[in-house]
Amino acid sequence: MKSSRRTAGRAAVRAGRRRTAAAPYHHGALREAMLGAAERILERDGIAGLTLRAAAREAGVSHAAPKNHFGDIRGLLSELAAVGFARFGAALVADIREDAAPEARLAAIGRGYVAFARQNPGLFLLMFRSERLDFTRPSLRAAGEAAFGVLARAVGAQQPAHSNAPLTLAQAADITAAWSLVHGFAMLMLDGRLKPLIARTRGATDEMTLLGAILRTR
Amino acid sequence: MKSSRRTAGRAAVRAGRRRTAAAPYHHGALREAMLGAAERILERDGIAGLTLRAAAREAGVSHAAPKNHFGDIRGLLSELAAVGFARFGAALVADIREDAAPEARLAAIGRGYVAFARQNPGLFLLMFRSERLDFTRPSLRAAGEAAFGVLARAVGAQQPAHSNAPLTLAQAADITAAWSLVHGFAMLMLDGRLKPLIARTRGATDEMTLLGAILRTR
DNA sequence: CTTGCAATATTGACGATGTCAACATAAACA
DNA sequence: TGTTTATGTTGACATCGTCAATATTGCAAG
Repeated sequence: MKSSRRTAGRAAVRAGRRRTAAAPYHHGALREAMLGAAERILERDGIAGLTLRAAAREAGVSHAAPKNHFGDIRGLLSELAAVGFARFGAALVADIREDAAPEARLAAIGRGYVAFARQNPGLFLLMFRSERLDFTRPSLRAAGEAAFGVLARAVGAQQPAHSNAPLTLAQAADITAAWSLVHGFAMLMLDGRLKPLIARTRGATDEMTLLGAILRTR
Repeated sequence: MKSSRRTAGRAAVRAGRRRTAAAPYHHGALREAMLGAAERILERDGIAGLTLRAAAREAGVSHAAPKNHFGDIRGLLSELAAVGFARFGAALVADIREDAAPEARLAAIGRGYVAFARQNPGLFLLMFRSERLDFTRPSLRAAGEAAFGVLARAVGAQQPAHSNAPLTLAQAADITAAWSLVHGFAMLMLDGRLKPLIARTRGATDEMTLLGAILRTR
């Protein structure tokens, strides 16, 4: 009963590959399968449903199989967050027009920031919930820094690409202010804290129009 | 062994009340004791350590005792968050000078917002982590709305106290922008995301100076 | 082609958690 | 004084993360 359901998922995943036989002992690409399964669970059941065992079930392997690839659960979540940061960095610059003025480019990045949070709520929350992540992992560290670099470069447009040069207080304040504004908006939005406010506002039916009004006046 | 340690905590809590005898069957003020125990755990061990059973242990009662007062764990966390919102609302206006200009008052509230997050990191994160809270609880709903009212009134100083009157888009944008800025800053700070940036900034040794620079230029 | 090793996956166990049901105690009240 | 009701306890269950022991297989050296 129980085991038949377990292997059923596995068989479905591997169907049509070589033979319809029972799932092979070795998965072959379990790392990628686990990341896919984890993300599927994250968007379907939320962060609370994303457990190590649930992800293993979704991938069709035993509950201890992930240990070889990720160590513990922080490893799995961290690798998934790294995937998220990579996609996030790309999403930030997705809607930028090359010929736009610096302020318009910054506003476009802000919209990209919030739009990503809106379209990938589970992934976004995971990426900014450090207590379950391990930022000493090179992959996560690198992906996070790359995404931050995109934002920092858009604020101080004159900055060289990968400079570690010290910043003035005013520069740091500009970067942090822009980041805090969009990050706070995204967080409040995902927590549902903006809904009551929007309901009382004439002319704002959803969060993105409210964000547009904010970015326009700044 | 195990039970002796359990009752030890209970006896310590109740020592010097009537007699040093073993803990009485009925606690007498378990609701408040649980909230205190939960907050102690939250600041000592972080959100991960705050479990229903751990809080019951800390309060010196059996693991199922909290059910009578809070239902499930979301009940306990929600009541604790309500306590947090009440204190939060008070902290927001703590450093305000009555004779200050509106912009200075708003900046003071911003500093109070971040200072509260800094001094009560566990409580703050709990308050803004909706997935484990139940906002249909009247106490939590009321406490959260009251704290929001403090902020909203500081932004649009001309607003009456408890008005449900509709807002213009510009008003909503102002409120949301101010809220998002300080909330995002607090979240990034608590997640440790600002540390690398501060380390590269000349003249900013901690988060509050960076916040000051942000609020001054806006 | 064989053989042995290292990587990968499974099984079973452990302690901890949230929740429930059954039961025990004592406070409140008629 | 006696009964009802609120409050705690005990024990059980399923699920979780982690570990140790074992099984299977890919792969490279002989």
